[in-house]
Amino acid sequence: MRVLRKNRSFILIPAAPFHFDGTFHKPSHFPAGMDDWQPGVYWQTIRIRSKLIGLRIEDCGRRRSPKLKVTPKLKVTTFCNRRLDDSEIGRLRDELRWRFDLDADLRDFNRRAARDHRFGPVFRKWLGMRASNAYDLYGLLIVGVVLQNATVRRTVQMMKSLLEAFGTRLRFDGKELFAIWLPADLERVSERQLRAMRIGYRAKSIKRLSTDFADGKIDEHALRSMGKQDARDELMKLYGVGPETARIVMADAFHDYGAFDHIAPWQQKIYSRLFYNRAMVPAKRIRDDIRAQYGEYAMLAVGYIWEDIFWNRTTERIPWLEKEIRL
DNA sequence: CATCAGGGCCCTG
DNA sequence: CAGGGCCCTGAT
Repeated sequence: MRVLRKNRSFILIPAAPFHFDGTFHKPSHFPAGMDDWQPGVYWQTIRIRSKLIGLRIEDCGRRRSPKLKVTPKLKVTTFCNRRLDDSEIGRLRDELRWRFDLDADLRDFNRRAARDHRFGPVFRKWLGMRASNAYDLYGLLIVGVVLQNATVRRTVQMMKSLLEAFGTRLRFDGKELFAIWLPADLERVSERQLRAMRIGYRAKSIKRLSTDFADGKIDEHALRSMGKQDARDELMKLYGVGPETARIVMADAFHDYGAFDHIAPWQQKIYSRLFYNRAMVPAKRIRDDIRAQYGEYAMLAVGYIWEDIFWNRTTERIPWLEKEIRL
């Protein structure tokens, strides 16, 4: 375990409007052990070049009265025992701006959302929320793989055993969080060893993804600047990455607001209840209706509604939802 | 106890 | 393009 001392800090200004808690905390996501949150404060680990860094991100743009418009403002404090130079801080700024979509221009979406008859209140409540992802592409793909064909409990177990075996425990700012391993770190680990961590057939995907990343076959930055369809096609070529994992990456990491294509069966049940108040509606119909309603913002809009119901679930009992989530 | 279906994906035919 | 198999776990 490594204890990290406080290092440099800086300010980030997201594009307004910005919703801090909705952007940094997604109640629908499983706790992976690499980040933590409380209202107005968020912690995570990150790697910049070869340096492991702990981050605390604070909301400094809270409005004191609803009438008062305040510029959104984030204070980022780094924790790292080595010197962080200006170029590394610059890289860190760029990464955070990208991963949390801080420069998002949501004006068009917000105009449409404000006119929404049914979910207008939900969109208002979360005004300024981003679809975001704290990890690098490799990390998110690993998360995607452990999500496959597994319940939340099992996913958490798999991620935990992988992080305990290969990750690095960082202690900073009173938190203890894991940083994910490097793809090359798994070179010395056999598929057999991975299987011993009860991740099953996913071992093969993790091995192959790690090798591909370690060999530089995937350029995350190139993918980010590619057209959305091309990026999705590239992702789908990776072993172990199918329509659902690609959708997660496109929506959360690459901020493809329209990417409402694949609907997993358990999501279908929840959408059926949410949008039609029925047990089961054909996936094609859901997809067509949502696309007709929200167009190029279909995935973003669904993301708002999705997180809202999971958010409500933390304070209120939603029996039909509990049944579908299956912890 | 046994059987089976998952918060997918790959591979085969 | 449909469907079987895959690791494991919890439900029945």
